[in-house]
Amino acid sequence: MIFSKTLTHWYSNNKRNLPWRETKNPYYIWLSEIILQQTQVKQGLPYYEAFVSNYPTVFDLANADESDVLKLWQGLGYYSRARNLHASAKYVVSALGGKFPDNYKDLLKLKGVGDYTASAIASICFNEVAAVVDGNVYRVLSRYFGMDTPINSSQGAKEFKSLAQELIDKKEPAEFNQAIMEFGATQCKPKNPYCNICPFKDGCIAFNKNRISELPVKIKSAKAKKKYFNFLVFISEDGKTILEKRERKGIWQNLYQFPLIETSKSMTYKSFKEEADNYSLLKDLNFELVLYNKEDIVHKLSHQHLYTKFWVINTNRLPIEGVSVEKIRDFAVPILIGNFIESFNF
DNA sequence: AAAACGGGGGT
DNA sequence: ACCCCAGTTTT
Repeated sequence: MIFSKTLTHWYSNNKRNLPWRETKNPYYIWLSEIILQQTQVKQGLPYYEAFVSNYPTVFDLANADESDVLKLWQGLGYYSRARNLHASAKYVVSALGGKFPDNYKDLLKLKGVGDYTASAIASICFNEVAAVVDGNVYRVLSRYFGMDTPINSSQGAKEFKSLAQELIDKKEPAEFNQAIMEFGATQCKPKNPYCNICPFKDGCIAFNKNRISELPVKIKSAKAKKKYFNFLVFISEDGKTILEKRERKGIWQNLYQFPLIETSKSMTYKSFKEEADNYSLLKDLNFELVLYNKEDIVHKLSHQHLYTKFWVINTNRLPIEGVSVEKIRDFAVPILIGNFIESFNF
């Protein structure tokens, strides 16, 4: 109880003004929660504004084409969020008549909505006593209570959820949930938290045992693997290029890219030219090959590092159907491709 | 239980 | 180089 009171008091004095705090409309809260998964407020904010503006209601989102939803999501990453968002909007409209689920159990049925998001929406919009456990909550609780259980273990997930569910203010679950996350985000930060002015100073085990930098405990993930990407940037005399849709599961599913050749090592101009005939799109094609970037562009994802070269293929005719270079910005592309398109003078 | 899934920002 | 972010889904 004292924990909850201290926390919500802190929150009333320190909460940021954010657009999704002006509403309890579950559609808007849902949008904000999906956008903010593994995403900082600063990065997600403009996307939230864009989605609310382009799709003011769940019906608008449901009626959109997935390609347009992905285009609006471009640059935010974890694109399954956008695909699931769109699929769930269609589900809410077609199966529920547009009435948003109003409890934890039913919210959990939406694609892309897991324990955290269902708890967030249920508590914020419907005052259900469902404790959220996100990265902030793990950090705050592990420090205050001096808990060593790795937060990314199944045991940790159980322990922290259970503790949060005990602590939550049963009368004001919405306030409590948002308060503990805000506290973790702006005060009990990962690095250099403001312990000197912290209202939990006296009771915080990590602070009093000088263990702030050790908590929370997390199991290390595997190191990122290196990959070597070669994109073929076709340019025909009539101003067309080739884009292909990434249909398969994996990164960037349903986004567009230039035809890709993945190699086991970084290619030189000479080695690439020698292999060119083995690539079906280049076989029996007359073309001039220009290497756009001599040094690999390194694009770092959490689980792989992409060493990338863009190969410009000047040709009089394309080997397959192409698209006008003027329309290239209409397609949803990974930011790696988007950056190239912006810097390349088509 | 572990890996996959993006991109930006901080230290 | 390593960590973190209003996590979820697939393997």
